[in-house]
Amino acid sequence: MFVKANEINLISKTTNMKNSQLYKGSLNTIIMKLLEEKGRMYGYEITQKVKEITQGELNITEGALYPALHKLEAEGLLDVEMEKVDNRLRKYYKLTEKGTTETVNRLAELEDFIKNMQSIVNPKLSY
Amino acid sequence: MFVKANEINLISKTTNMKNSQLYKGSLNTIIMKLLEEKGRMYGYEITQKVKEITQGELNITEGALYPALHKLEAEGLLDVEMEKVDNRLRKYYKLTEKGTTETVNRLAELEDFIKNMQSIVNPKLSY
DNA sequence: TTCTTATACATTAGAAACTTATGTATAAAA
DNA sequence: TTTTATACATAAGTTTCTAATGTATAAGAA
Repeated sequence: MFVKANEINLISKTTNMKNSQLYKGSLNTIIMKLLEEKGRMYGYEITQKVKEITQGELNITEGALYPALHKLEAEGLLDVEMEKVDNRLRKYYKLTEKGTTETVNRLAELEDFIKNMQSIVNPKLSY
Repeated sequence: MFVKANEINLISKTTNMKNSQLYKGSLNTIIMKLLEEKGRMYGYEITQKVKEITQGELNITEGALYPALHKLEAEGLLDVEMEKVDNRLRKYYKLTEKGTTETVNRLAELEDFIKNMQSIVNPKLSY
């Protein structure tokens, strides 16, 4: 899609994966969790779902999403089915068995990560 | 130095194949939060403190830590003082005024990040 | 009707944060 | 006396992202 010169900055400020570096490394976990919940989703749908859940705060860029999906597929964690809807191509992704198992691990890791970060940020409470 | 089986580096568990990329991007926030709390710390002390807080789960590597400290200093967020203790060099870092302000922002971002991740992982509860 | 936005996929150059390995040096413990 | 702990550092290579670009169709606004 083309974007005119003076719109680029405005758009990219609200379009990228939120300022902070914190989201780095969390994309795969997000994708896998959403697929676990929904059964199957296509790429664009994932970006919209994440935007909705985070009330527009987290916007997954296509340059991050599609390579991530391809990689998860290559690792055998996702299966893909192509479908044509309204004369437009969709690639529906779903977790493989291996992917489902791995999702459990990743979610456990996410919980650990959050606990650890909270321990650092809020040393008074011990999690 | 060797890293034992169960420890996470700033990214991955060495032997365990478990791939927790989640810590990627959180190092600066960790450093700044600890400095805010402690007043001043030196690099090695930071690694030990994080290890202690996370009960050995998060092990910051030197190759990640020192460049991060140098960069924060270059950005004017940290000040450094050299001291010789027991005939060994220590570089004590502390937050500048700018760094203190920035720490507030980064901690707010971390909170947002955690909230968003929890919204994705646990869609039933709305945070 | 024509221009723009939305939907839907994709790739690539470059930035940034890491890992892994290596290096120097001193002090304490086994 | 050999290893581990303390304390700094850099550098090559990997991964994950951003920003930009590309193709194509459908819907909505001007």
